[in-house]
This record gives sequence, C-alpha cells and structure tokens, in this order.
Amino acid sequence: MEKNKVTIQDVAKRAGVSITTVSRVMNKNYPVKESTKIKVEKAIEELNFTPNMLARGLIRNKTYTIGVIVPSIANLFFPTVVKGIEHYMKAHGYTIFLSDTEGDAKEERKIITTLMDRQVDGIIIIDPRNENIKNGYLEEVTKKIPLVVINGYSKGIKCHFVLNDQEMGTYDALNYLLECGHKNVAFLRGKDSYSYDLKEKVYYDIHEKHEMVINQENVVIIEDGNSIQTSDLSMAAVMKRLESNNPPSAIFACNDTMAVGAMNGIKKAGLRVPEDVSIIGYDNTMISQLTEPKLTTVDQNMYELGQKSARRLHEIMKDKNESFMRIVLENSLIKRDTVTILNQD
Amino acid sequence: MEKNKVTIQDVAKRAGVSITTVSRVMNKNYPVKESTKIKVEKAIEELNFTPNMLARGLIRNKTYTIGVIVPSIANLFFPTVVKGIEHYMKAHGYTIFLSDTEGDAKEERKIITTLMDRQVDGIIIIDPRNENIKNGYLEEVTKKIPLVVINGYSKGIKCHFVLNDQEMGTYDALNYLLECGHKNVAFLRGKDSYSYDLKEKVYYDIHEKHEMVINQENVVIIEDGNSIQTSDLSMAAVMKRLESNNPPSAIFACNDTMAVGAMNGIKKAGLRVPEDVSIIGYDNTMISQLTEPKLTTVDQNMYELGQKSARRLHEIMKDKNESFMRIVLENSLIKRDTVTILNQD
DNA sequence: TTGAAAGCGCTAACAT
DNA sequence: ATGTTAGCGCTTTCAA
Repeated sequence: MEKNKVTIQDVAKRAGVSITTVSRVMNKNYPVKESTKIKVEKAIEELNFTPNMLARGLIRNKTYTIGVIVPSIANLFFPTVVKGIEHYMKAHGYTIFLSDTEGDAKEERKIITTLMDRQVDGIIIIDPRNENIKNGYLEEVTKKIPLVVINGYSKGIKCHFVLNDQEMGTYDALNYLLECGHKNVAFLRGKDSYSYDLKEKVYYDIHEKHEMVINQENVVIIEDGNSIQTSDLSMAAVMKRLESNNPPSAIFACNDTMAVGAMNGIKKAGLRVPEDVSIIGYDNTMISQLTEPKLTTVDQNMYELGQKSARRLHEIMKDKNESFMRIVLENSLIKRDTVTILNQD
Repeated sequence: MEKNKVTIQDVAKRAGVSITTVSRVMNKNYPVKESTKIKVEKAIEELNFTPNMLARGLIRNKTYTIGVIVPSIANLFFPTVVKGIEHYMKAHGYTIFLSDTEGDAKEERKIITTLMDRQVDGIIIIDPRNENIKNGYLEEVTKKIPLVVINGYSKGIKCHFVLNDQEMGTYDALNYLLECGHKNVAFLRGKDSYSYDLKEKVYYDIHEKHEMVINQENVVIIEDGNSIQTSDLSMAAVMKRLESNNPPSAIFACNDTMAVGAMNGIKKAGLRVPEDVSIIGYDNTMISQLTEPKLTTVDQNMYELGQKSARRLHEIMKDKNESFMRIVLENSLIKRDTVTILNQD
C-alpha cells in the first residue's frame, strides 16, 4: 500500500519548473513555452500524475459532482432514469453520488444536507416526498444549490421541475378502459407521492365527468408502492378486493410492479387476465413486456426523462438565474394484451 | 442564489472563539469547557453551519466516500447489490459514487482513475471485465487503494474477492436437469465475464463426467448479456436454436433476463414451457417470480452480496494489511415451475 | 513566459 | 482549556 500519492509538487520538481507552470499546462489557461510544456507533460506522464480533485474543488468552488436521489435503487423504474442522468453527466465530466431515501422524508432532507456538505454542483431528486415539496423545503434548497425535481410538483413552489405528463397518461388509460366498457375500475396506488395524487385526481375527475359514483373500496392503497415487496402487497390487496361482492372488472395500477402483482392476484383468485379482469399498468418498464399476457401500460420514457433532467440541471448550473419552469414529457398508452372489451348488458 | 456558504470562520467569530475550538466541539476529540461548548453549538445552530467535506477530506486524507462500479445500473441484478452496499456504507457514514461501465474494459479503467482522483476511500467493482483481472490491472489498483471485487476472479491474482458459489449453483441446476432426463441442454451465456466462463466450464465438466458429447450449437452466446436488449437478443437466439433439427429439451440461461427472453422465444416458436422445453435461469431476481409459469432459477442473494462486500471493504479500509481471501457465498437452486421430467425412451 | 505567494476551509501539532 | 500556526494540494492573482 503506497500511500505516497504523487502531487503537483513532485511533477514540478521533476520537470524543473514551479507548480504554477505545471498547473498551467494541465489547465491550458495561460501561455506556456512549448519546450517547457513538453518537459512538464513528460514528467506528468512518467509519474503518472493525476490531480487531486478535492484540492481543485476546494479552491475552484466547483467539484464536477452531482447528487442523485431516488426512493429506492432496487426498483424497475429508477435505475433507467439514473442511467439517463449518468450518461449525460459523465459525458460532461461529472461523477454522480447516488443515494436511496427509502421513501422517507426525513432521510431525504438528511441526504440533501450530506450532498451539499460534499459540495456537489447540483442535485437531481426523483419522486421526492410530497411533504418536502409542499412545506417549501425543496424551494429553500433551490435557493442554495441547483436542483432539478423529477416527477414531483406543487403549485406556486419555485423549483425546476421535469415531469411526465402523467395526468394525460392516466387520462388516456382510464378513458380507454371506459371505452372498453369498464365502469367498475379499481385504482391501485402507493402512499404520499405526487404521482399517486395526480393519478388519483384524474380517476376522480373521470368519474365525475361521466357522472359515475365512486366506490371507495376501489381506491386501494399499497403500503409500499416502490419496493421489492410491492408486487406481493399488491397481489394480496387485489385478492382481497376481488373477494368482495362487487369485484371490479378492471384495475388501473400506478406502476408496472403493482400491475404485475395485481395480475398474479387475479390468477391466484382463479380468474383470468383479461377475460375476467382487465388491467393497465404504468411506466412501461421491462417487466411489462415479459408478463403473459403482455401488459397494457403507459410509457414514461424513463431513460429520456433522466437525460432531459440532466441537461436541465446542466443549464441551471451554467446560469444560476435560469427561470423556473416545468418541462413536461409526453406519455403514451401502450396497448398490449391485458384489456378486454366488456360485454355491455 | 446565496453563494456565501457559512464557514468555520463565521462560527468562530459569532461564538467569540478561535476556529480551533469550533473544530474541537465539532469533532469532540479534545476537551472543551462546557460553557464555551454551548456557545459554539449555539453559533453552529444559528448559522446552520455544516463543515465542508472537501476541506476536511483534503487534510485528513479520508473522504468517507467510496466508488461503486457496475456494468449497467439498468439491470435487474446490480441495483439490488448496490442497495446492499449503500445501506451498509451509509450506516457507517459513507456516501457512494456510482458509475456504469457498459461492460467496457477501457471505460472501467477510466472510471477507476476518476474515482481515485476524487480520493475515494475504497472501491467496489461488480462483475469487472475479465481482461482487467487477468492482465493484473485490478491487482495494481489494489496496491494503491482498498478494492473489493464482486463476482470476478482469477487464480493467482492478489485481490479481495467476494463471490457467489456460481460453480456449485450451476452444477446443481445442470444436474437437476440431467436427473429430470434432459441430455440435450442448451447453454445461454453472455460475453467475456468470469461468471459466464465459470458456468460454461461446469457445463463442459458435467458432460464429460457423464460421457456425453457436447453439441457446439448448444453453447449460444448472447452479444449483450446484461442490458435492456438482453431479453430480445435471447429470444431471437433461442428461436433460431429451436429451428434446428436437434432442438434442445431444456435451456440453462446464465441470468434470469436471458431466461425470460428464452421463455418468450420458446412460446413464440409455438412451444410450451415446460412441456416442450424446460428452462432454468440464474440470479433469482424479481422477474423470476413474475413469469408464467414461475421460473426455476438459482438464488444469488444479491442484497446480501452487496452488504457482505461492503463489510469486507470496510475491514480492508480499516486495516490495509488485511490478507487476501475469497469470500464465497452459497447459491441455491429454487425449484419452481419451468422444468419438467422428460419421458425416457 | 514564468515564479512567488496568498488562500480555498478545515485539522492537528505546538504553544500558552 | 484555548489559541496560533502550519499545512492538505491545488489555482490564481500579482510581480518580475
């Protein structure tokens, strides 16, 4: 274990110049005579020198690191978004810090503090807790550091948002179900997140618009909507719902994992998909193409979501006065094989 | 945008003490009079001061950051391992840098350099390119910085390894297939990774042991074994293989994603799983429980793999003279519904 | 074209 | 128990 990391001093000594000169050839920001430049480059090469980013960051007040915060990395949705972010950022010289919140608002705040202590140049937070948006916490953070919020929103809050048009996506999905004759539709959601609230609102609106009464039993909340257990929890919840005396003819699930759990629940209850119960998921993660039958779902274009958000953060980091806006990506219904047309009687 | 970050200077001024004293109450490493301690804590509180980790890291030569390198984060296997790492490390005060290599050996080396420039305290690399193990590169890295290698290995190379007993797992799976009467078994693998090589070796060994000749057509290589396209590539490859005049009665896939792709291929070819073709996957990722029928696979206990590796890295960081060893985790065959007993004739 | 020197924010001897 | 001072490795004035 050779702890003697080679520093700019060593290079300077070897090249017979000052550290200032070494710095200059590294950064190419001041004129250096060709011959000395070559000497220095040779020394760098020979010593295999690479600069200490901590020292550089300390003085430049710029670290070329950003923080990425997700509820859970062990999820089908977030990794692809993270990948989109990472690709863009890496191409621009940034390295990313990744952190899980487990969907806990307090942990989320703690992570943000940690990241700021580490002097990240910016932060992207995916699916933040509603609480931290609505109480103005993220707005305060935005005053201190470039922050992009993915799939979270609240009116009047001054943050830089990148959103999927989940309202439209949900509307399309629910409307399609209605067109197929499904009037008794269960709505599967998780707890406390903008996405769920938004979708639920659309669910209510559609019922209202068509003057249909909502059976509150049809709004079922999964304790943990974004984890390894989600599928099992959804399965159990759906089986319970199907046992009632007015079981739904279709289920709308707020994400594909819940949808797959729901499919399993339907099958376990001895029913068929879609003949007995139709189902639509959300996200268009890879599993939606792997189920049998293939899941009808709504595409969120996760990789692009990550990329666009990274680009947005990059803009904000370059110009701290970028005005606040919502960037809204289109969502589209992917019709596959889990929805059937209901016989109207 | 208030760029005036509050520093230890500000706290010292406000509390009317020296910065040293502030440092002492923060770190609790020297005695401080109770009354001054309270003054300082009050100032810290009021100014909402948190220390600059860059400055601290620079002088302490310890950053409480580690690097985690994966082939692709948009994969079913790696995120869970990463989560295991993150949980352990966060509990010990570390933050993680995450990077994708896209399975490229050169990129892998570049990332390691970047991480070292960022002065990480240690690195965990999952499924590294064989090339970088065998050519001694990772061994060289180990001389400079604590490094744990997950699911990579080469004899005589001095690195700290944490492995799944994929040899045993593969053996159990292949043997089970044999017991069920499958003698014409296709082997689905990706390119250039220790895991694939290891499994393929077992595949050969078993054939030899039972004096069965290997049909080279049965060893099929998927161009990209760990990406979003893997499933589709596997599906295509399997369909092609099934078209031949001696189609296999069973398929062993090196990971679950390939297995699911294979299942889809079998179905698309108009055959049934497992009646016509049996299949075993590897990893026991969540999708193996979501397929219909449920996938028989080998459990790698991914979360634990991450955790144990993080603990191992922690040990190595504490004692740089930790001796080299292989930590081997057990794998176990999970029998579900995709293998049938063949009629012997 | 180059170098000396100040200093980024913090810690850790060394004084007192 | 507290403060003074010297750096950690680098960038960036300012002088020469």
